[in-house]
Amino acid sequence: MSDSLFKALADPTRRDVLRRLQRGPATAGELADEFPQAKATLSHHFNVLKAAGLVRSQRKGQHVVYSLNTSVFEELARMMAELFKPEKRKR
Amino acid sequence: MSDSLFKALADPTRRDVLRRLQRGPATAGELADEFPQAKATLSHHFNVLKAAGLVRSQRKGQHVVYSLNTSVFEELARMMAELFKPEKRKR
DNA sequence: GTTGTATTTAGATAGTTATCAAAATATCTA
DNA sequence: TAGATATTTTGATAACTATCTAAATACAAC
Repeated sequence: MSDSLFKALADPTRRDVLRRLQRGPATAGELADEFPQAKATLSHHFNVLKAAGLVRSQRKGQHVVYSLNTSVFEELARMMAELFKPEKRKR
Repeated sequence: MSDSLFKALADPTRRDVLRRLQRGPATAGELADEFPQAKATLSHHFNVLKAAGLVRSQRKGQHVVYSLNTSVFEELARMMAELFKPEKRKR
């Protein structure tokens, strides 16, 4: 669970998407137009961000609107805090 | 710069190494013994963590002692804060 | 200097990831 | 239903990453 979160944050394009979404929700197409990659590539990134719980999507007619999952702030804070506490976790 | 940081955190073994180092500094060998992977593999991970500024290393005779770079806490906090502020960055 | 221990580097490989173009799916409008 | 637009999925590929073994380097003790 934390793994998908960290992995999602590891790509600079995905971090840019998150920053963009701070300005407000946007459709897949609007988002994709702001990046040099193909739409299909962005769609892939959206999936990764969604799987990590960082964004939400909602279909609105022909469009799919993406928005930040705001509860992720707390989640991330918790994650970071745990990362820098002595190990509990076993793998 | 932030990229190497996020990339470094993306691997679960490296996150475990960081958690282990919270208990205190350890030599490369001591650390490697706590993980199932080969020593060479751990050495690689140490390099990634060092490049990201997350750990420091110091040779002590035959041993190399690794320790957390404590200033990374603030760094990380700043990074996270910036990640969740509207874009400034251009790529 | 040689031997032994600790660590890193080099070379190879399998698995993963980012990417694209093309095909498929979804929805709207006429 | 057909055509247009928006988005995702598929299939392929190149780049990257984690991993290993073996070789190389660093240091200490003899």
